[in-house]
Amino acid sequence: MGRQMTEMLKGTLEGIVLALLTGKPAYGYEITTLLRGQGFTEIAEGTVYALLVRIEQKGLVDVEKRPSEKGPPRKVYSLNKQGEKELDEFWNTWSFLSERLEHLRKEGK
Amino acid sequence: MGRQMTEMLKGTLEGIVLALLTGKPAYGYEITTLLRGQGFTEIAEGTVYALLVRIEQKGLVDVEKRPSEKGPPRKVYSLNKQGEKELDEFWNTWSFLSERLEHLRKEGK
DNA sequence: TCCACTACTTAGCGCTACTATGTACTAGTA
DNA sequence: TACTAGTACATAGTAGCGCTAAGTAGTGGA
Repeated sequence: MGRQMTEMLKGTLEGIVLALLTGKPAYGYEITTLLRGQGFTEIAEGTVYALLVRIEQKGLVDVEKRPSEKGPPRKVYSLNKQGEKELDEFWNTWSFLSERLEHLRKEGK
Repeated sequence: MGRQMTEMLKGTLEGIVLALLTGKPAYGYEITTLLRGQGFTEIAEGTVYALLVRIEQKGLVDVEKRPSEKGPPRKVYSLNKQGEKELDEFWNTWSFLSERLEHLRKEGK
């Protein structure tokens, strides 16, 4: 992963995962796969699991353990009310930053 | 500063400062003021100076010391070739992330 | 004398992504 | 049987960056 991308993901990766979770619960391995499919090819597995532990401890998701046919049991995460609120705030923060940056990019040319 | 914004600024603040520096050299105090004017009202002074030390050590900027009528001498930073290259890469990284996020935002609604 | 503004510096902290490694279960295959 | 690959989760240690807090230094005005 590039140095820049690594730093830029700080703060945004959590929002990305919360966004992935809206409406459709998912488990860690699945989320990692989803992220890779979205172009985040170099996200480390460990990063995702650590993030999931974090958002669970913050109370942003509900967790349910379900057996898998193909390996150890899955931990399925679903966004709860507090998670939705956090996601809302994330989009607000993102919008602000995004607007400032687009403004800067135009100015600079 | 909000927790989310603090984390999101990691990686982007450097790009923002490099962008501010394109074409028009500036010194630390001035950059802090510029940022506040752009809406980043809560950026800590120390954060900016530490960032400037970093980009200088990375060789992204040239520095010139100039006397001030109103206080200690100013350290004026100007973007050099390497800084321009870094800024280019920053915009690439930003574009990727920005596109992924806008895509996610639309999908979610 | 005191305060406000200008201008820069730095030690220590918290948070987050990464690296690396490990455990555990299933199914296919040599 | 033993090995491999794929599925699935966990975690200790590291590095980078923004923040807090506190400091130094110079000018000018109340």
